[in-house]
Amino acid sequence: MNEPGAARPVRLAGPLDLAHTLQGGQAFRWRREEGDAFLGAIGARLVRLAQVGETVEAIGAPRAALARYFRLEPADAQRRERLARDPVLAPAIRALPGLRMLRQDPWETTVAFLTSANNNVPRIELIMRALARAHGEALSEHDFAFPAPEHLARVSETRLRAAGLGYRAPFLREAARAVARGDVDLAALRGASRDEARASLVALPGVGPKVADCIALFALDVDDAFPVDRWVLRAMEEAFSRAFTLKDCAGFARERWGNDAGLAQQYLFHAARMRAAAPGVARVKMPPMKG
DNA sequence: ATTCAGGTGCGAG
DNA sequence: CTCGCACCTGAA
Repeated sequence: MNEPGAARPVRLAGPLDLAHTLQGGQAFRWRREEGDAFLGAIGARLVRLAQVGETVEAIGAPRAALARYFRLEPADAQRRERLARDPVLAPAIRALPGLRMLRQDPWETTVAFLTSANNNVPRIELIMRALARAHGEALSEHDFAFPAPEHLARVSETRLRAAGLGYRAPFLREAARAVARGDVDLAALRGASRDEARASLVALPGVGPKVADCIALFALDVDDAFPVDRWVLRAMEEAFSRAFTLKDCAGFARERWGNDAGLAQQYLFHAARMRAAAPGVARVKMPPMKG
């Protein structure tokens, strides 16, 4: 069990906004502490992150692991600069320069978004924490590593249901078995093309096109993946004053933003959710998603 | 009580 | 291949 207080903090250059990056729909297991600090696991390490102005102080993992997780690389900064020149995205990027794409563990991300289908964020968080608590290695009294596919493959459907999976329990069990067997090699998909990643991931039960794009974007460096949910669809229709279907939405986005489409999606998603949650503003009910 | 939540699997046309 | 529908669960 590694104590995050044992090492000297690592300073991560900004702009890096922890709240919006860690709680913006990519990750589901970070716990917010008093003030602007977050506690969670990166792999088997217990990490504590503190927002210090635009930058972050991290304890519990070496710089390399943190830089990998937060994608602190030149390509990421260039991506943001390119998108900021698009008038459709400029306001959102100006308002939230510290929103970053994460490079998360592929298996944990698979489970998170398999769980996300027909579900809401608070319950996804609940389920992910329950799974880690019940089946993951303890890193502290309240923090756990996420259980490996080999481990979850041996957990009964009943116990998975007890974690709150509901009807997704058999999906998760079968997906875990498929990954443990090596039918789908998640690590090998990193950096693959979007079509290649999607084709492999969709073979997992409970993983359809939308969930596959989420896994590809949030864990596998597939930067042109453009997951389309009702929020993004609505945001795209508002931004471009036209109707989209689920199918042509992503195609349009990739034509406009190319390899930067994934980050564009994150800003569109986040901006739409912020608007919906804005206090004092009439809550706009999302229309049912057709098609 | 009904509805809804970052969709997916399934059977029918 | 497209379309419609059911689906654990709990919070509003």
